[in-house]
Amino acid sequence: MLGEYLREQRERLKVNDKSYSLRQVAQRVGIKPTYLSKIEREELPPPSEATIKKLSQELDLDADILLAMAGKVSADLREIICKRPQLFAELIRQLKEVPDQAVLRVVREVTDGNW
Amino acid sequence: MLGEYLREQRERLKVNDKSYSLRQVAQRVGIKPTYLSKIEREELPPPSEATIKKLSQELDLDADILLAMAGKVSADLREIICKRPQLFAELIRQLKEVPDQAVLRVVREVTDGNW
DNA sequence: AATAGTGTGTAGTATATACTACACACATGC
DNA sequence: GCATGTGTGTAGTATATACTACACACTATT
Repeated sequence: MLGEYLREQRERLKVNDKSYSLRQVAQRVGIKPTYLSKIEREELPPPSEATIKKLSQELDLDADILLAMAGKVSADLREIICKRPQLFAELIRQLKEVPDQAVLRVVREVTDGNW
Repeated sequence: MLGEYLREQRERLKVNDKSYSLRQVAQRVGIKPTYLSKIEREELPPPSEATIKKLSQELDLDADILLAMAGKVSADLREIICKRPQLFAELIRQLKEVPDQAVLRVVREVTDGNW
């Protein structure tokens, strides 16, 4: 899933900009081309959180989505949850089956500062 | 933090029940006494999620709290987040600075099925 | 036809994670 | 006073994580 998604996006960008070759992207991201090749073809498991974040920047993709495809949760979110574990555990489990729109309404209520 | 907390709770339970010795608890949890000893004294980093969950059951503690002390987020929560990463990422980041009471109100609104 | 650039196959490595094994000293109960 | 139970110190191990190194074939460029 993640690998395919990365490759698709990279090839898309490559059409208009030759600098999105596997080798050049790998270099800019700070990994070896062989490794990126394996990641894209899903021959190896997804890379570390740090590498995924660099890839998201490089390929203009959402880091949270990429991390999710790798089954990971961003360190900053983990930290927020770990500071109030019971509170967030309850909240997240409650929202498991709640449709996106309803959750978004909740988000906005909070954003609008009703508290 | 986690180790000390586990030891305190175990010793508390041991007062009324000799079967809460380090050795016996370790055996029931499925790890070796030496390992539990090191965990409690924080000589080694926290154990795996699976072991933490068994300890939480054995010592009647909240798993989410123990996991948080280990800097981890429960696999079931991770799964929920990873299914809708952008949605939950936004929600959690929004709620970072929101006081407990306001978050709880939100939880209850949802629980009450306003959607 | 030589050079540079593309991606890939096979193999190996460093570090972290999650523990176990064995031996010891101290205390407690019978 | 000897067995049994308590926790601990030192050392070692298996598996997973996160990569690298090197060599190769193919394509495009000059």
